[in-house]
Amino acid sequence: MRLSGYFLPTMKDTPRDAEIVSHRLMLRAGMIQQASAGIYSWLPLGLRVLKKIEQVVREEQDAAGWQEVLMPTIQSADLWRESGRYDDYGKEMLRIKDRHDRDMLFGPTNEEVITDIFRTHVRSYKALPGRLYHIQWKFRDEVRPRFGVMRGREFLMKDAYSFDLDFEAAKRAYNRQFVAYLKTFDRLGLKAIPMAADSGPIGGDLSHEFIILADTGESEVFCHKDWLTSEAVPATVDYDADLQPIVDACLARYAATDEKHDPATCPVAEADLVRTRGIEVGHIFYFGTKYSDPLGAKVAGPDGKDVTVHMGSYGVGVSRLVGGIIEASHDDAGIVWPEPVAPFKVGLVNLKVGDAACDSATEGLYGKLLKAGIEVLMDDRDERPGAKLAGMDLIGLPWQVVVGPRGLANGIVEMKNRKTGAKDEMTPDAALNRLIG
RNA sequence: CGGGGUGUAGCGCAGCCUGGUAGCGCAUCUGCUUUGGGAGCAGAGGGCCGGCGGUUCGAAUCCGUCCACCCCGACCA
Repeated sequence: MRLSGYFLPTMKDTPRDAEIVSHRLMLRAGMIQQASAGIYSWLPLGLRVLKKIEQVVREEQDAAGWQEVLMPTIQSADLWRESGRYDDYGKEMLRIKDRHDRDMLFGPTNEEVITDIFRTHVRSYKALPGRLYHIQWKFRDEVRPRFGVMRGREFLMKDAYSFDLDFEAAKRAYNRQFVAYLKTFDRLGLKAIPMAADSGPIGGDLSHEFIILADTGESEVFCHKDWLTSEAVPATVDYDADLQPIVDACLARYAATDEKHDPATCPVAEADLVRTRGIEVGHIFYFGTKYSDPLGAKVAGPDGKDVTVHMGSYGVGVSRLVGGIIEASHDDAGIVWPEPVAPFKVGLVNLKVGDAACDSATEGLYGKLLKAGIEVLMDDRDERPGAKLAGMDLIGLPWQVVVGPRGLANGIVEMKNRKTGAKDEMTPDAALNRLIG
């Protein structure tokens, strides 16, 4: 992509309303624009990141054995009356009337709709397990939206659902998602720690929040220091095998949110305990027959008798992750994208547009990178070198290749690693090999 | 939903107390000079001063009312 023709409205100044760092950087880097409180437009750069995250989440859901569907944003109130939640949900639910004066709502979640799909089509235990997910925009009319996309009213969420004959089978589904989440967040370049969560009125211990660590996180968390250094994610997973050992090994290492942490009973010695802050990016839970019961989602069991199915739901805040990743990965100059979610892999900077040597060297690299399938953003604008370099740091692409007249006179370009700041001088071909190889 | 705050050019702000017809920096456009970390000089364009109503000869400024947005808290992916 040529920056000269790319819609990237970056800002040197920070908009007044943005307080936290990810929000500031997303605005400054031209990723989003606020439309109203807690509602944002996604501009090209931001949308690229959102799509990358979405795709990683999708691939890992597919790998874990789920199938993608797409449910509507606008739902009928009738289903919610059936589950009993229409009156319970409160003002967070955006209620709408259509032209016939029928009660509709902008879905804050999809248990009712998915259960309706399931109950309509699945009648036999032989069709189990049911494993469906979708990635769709939700709306929750938060009293107080804040933190940019991390706590917007409109947000993109992956929510998966499982339907099983009994608790044991439901737990296997739960474990699949648990492991899929470990892999998903690992691929996104994040350290996400599963922590026991409040399972609400259902009870039981099958509810975990996945929390990424960031100094600016919304809540206080405690964990064993081993979490900071070691990897808990297996390279390859056989989802049809027994996943309980993986889950158990993960949960054996202490981690708890502020609410759950009790210094009196904490099994970790003070010296080994890390106290930090975190951002919730995923939440999985088993809720038994909470929705299948009122909605009548039953299947015939092997003995011919109807069984109400056991359900679980598994959410990932896709749009929230964009902000969360920035909170966890930035510096004073701007964003530092983990490579798997970076909007482009390489920022190619022509420091002196109009200089024949610079132009031809930059264009040559650009063409070869494109041909090799590398995502590259080339700054071909006639701007000051300082503005270009600062802009590149701001948008945080993992690699910068800087082509300037000074280096070019000696046959070299500069390659900078955004994360480490390390700069290496090398020939254009060597840079190419490093990026393609 | 309680408490606090802010709405003036694309962005950041001053002006408001003490009414007299709108200003600064950045950005944008033109020209020249510059060119390795957000350049310099000269010039230009861009505003129903959040909306409505009132007071006044005259309102960005005073009064009333509505709206929007932000921050702290309680609540949540």
